Amino acid sequence: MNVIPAEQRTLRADARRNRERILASGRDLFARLGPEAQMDEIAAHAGVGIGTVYRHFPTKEALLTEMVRVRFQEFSEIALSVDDVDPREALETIMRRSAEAVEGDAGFQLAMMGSNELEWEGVEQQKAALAEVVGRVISRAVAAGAVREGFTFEDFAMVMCGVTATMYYKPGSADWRRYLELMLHGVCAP
Amino acid sequence: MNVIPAEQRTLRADARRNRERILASGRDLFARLGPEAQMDEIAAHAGVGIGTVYRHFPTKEALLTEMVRVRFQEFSEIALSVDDVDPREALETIMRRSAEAVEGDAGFQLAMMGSNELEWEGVEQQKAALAEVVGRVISRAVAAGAVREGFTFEDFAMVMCGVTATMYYKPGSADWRRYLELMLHGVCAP
DNA sequence: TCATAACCGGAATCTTAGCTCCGGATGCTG
DNA sequence: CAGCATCCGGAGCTAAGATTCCGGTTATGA
Repeated sequence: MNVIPAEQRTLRADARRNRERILASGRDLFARLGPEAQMDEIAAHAGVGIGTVYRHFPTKEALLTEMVRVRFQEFSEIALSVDDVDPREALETIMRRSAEAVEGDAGFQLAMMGSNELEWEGVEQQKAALAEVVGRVISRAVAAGAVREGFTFEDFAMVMCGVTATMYYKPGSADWRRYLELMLHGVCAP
Repeated sequence: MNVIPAEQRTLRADARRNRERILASGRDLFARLGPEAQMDEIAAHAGVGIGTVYRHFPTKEALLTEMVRVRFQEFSEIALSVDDVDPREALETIMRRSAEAVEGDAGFQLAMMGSNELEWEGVEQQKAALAEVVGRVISRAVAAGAVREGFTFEDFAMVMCGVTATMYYKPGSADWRRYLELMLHGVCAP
């Protein structure tokens, strides 16, 4: 009985195909419904049986985690891509583009807000990496006097949490943009 | 078979007592755990049987709704109490005191964020009343040039949503205060 | 004090969703 | 193309939590 759905051992062609389909289906439904998305639906939408889903991902949480991890990576990449431009602008870009990246992905929105509804274990690492990169940008911005004294990564997280909450609880609306502007105005130095 | 737990028909003494207990217990547990709070617990904590809970409130939602409604009322009262002071200060007070009123009440926090997780039907009315009162204060503030041009009740709601989200997802932390300051700074006119 | 309508408690029921299991199908290797 | 390890499907198991049901209890008014 082999339980390891690991990447290392070469999967049989059909298995690999199914794995991809499940991931895609999961991404889609999870984004649309958040954690409410049910395993049956994900399986059906992927065109496979439930058993197949569970062979590739031992629990629902594992599936969600896998997808959230990828998202966080995108996040870090955004932050990295502006690591060397004008700090004020960099911060703005990070916030704006991050928000856009999250738009329409209810599942990730919850993860973003730090929802303890799920364990998300394994995502912590990604988060730390993000904190690292963004933290650097923030320090630079503060040092340059571009944002309020004492602004921290924690604050950044709260702001994004607020923006995300707005998206999550008002799906389809673009109101979060106005909100973000408000925040950016609040963040910048007097 | 009489199903109506109405206020009009005089309840038997013990019935009224139980109803109060259930409400109190619900308030407590709902505040602590949010909608996760289970009917068994609420019954037990109130010292009555589950059946009794269901006799007074036909569904869990009905119980939650009842309590959320009361909370919203408090909210409106806060807003009313500052309806005539300096608009800038009034708005600040509303935000600050509202936030404080919500602190520690996870259930209401969700309702506040506009969570569609529950139907909250019957609360809409309270919400409208709140919008009315707060809207007036906002108009005055805008007219007086105390806050940014174009600031609306919608924006106010988003800000509170953000503050609330911070509380909800970081229970016990007082970080939301710093966040609120940030917001107030962002809201005020340049 | 009695009769009785109004209540009460909580075991049992119903429902939903995650997860397991195993007979059968299928890609790979020689 | 045979043999087999790997993989697949989806009925059914299980847990959790909301809600119902009904035999027993209690307040109330005469």
